[in-house]
Amino acid sequence: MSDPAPTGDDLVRVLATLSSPHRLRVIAALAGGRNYVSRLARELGISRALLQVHLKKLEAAGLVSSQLELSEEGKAMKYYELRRFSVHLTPELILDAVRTLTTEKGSER
Amino acid sequence: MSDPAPTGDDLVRVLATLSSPHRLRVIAALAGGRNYVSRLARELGISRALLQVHLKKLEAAGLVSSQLELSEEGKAMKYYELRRFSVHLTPELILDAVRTLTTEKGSER
DNA sequence: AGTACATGCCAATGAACATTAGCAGGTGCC
DNA sequence: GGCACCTGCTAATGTTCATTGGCATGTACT
Repeated sequence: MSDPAPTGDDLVRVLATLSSPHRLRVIAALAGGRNYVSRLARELGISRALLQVHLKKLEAAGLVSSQLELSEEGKAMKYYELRRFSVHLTPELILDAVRTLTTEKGSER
Repeated sequence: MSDPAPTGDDLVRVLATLSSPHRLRVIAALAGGRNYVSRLARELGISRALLQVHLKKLEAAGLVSSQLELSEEGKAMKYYELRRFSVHLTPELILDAVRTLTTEKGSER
């Protein structure tokens, strides 16, 4: 049922990751096909450093995947690709997720 | 289609609100029926002040509703109730949401 | 050598957040 | 009056987060 959010902690991570306008735009941009960092940054009009941070979080949440490729000219290109996901957010899902929540004080926020 | 998240900004708010273990627990607790603040705080084992903050956010996101009632003894009781919601989180939804995003610098995070 | 493009990382800033403790108000009951 | 409930607010704390700018790496082309 829940693709990228099996455990409660994972659900929290996915939701936290998606609750950012920047990251939503990144996903929207990647929906049109894979792309590499520098170009994506130019298209989105944000700095490369900033984009990298967001991409890392998206990848950590399992929403995108990356592959480092060597272009024909030998340049290192890091391509990011959208990963298909589907989460049906309802009270029932949450009821389930809460059971597998790590009650660590650290990850409250 | 999207119940509590028509615009992109609303989607962001809902997701941000749900990306908190505390708030997920609150929702889970309210799934069992309406409850008032002090009692809910006791059941969840958190302070009343903290719970109030989270309840306000949940209400701002449209995920719960509240009604102030006078008990028979005249005590003021604030009851919170879970609001039914359903968001199907997919790349397509995000693609749509991004179009109605307010690009304000302030609400980035 | 200099320019243009790609990657990665880190230190510093400011802003936003989570949480606590304390204060105020109100009612009813012993 | 004093205790036990209920509500609401705020100031202060520590802790994360977002964002920028800079620096270092590499390749290829002129």
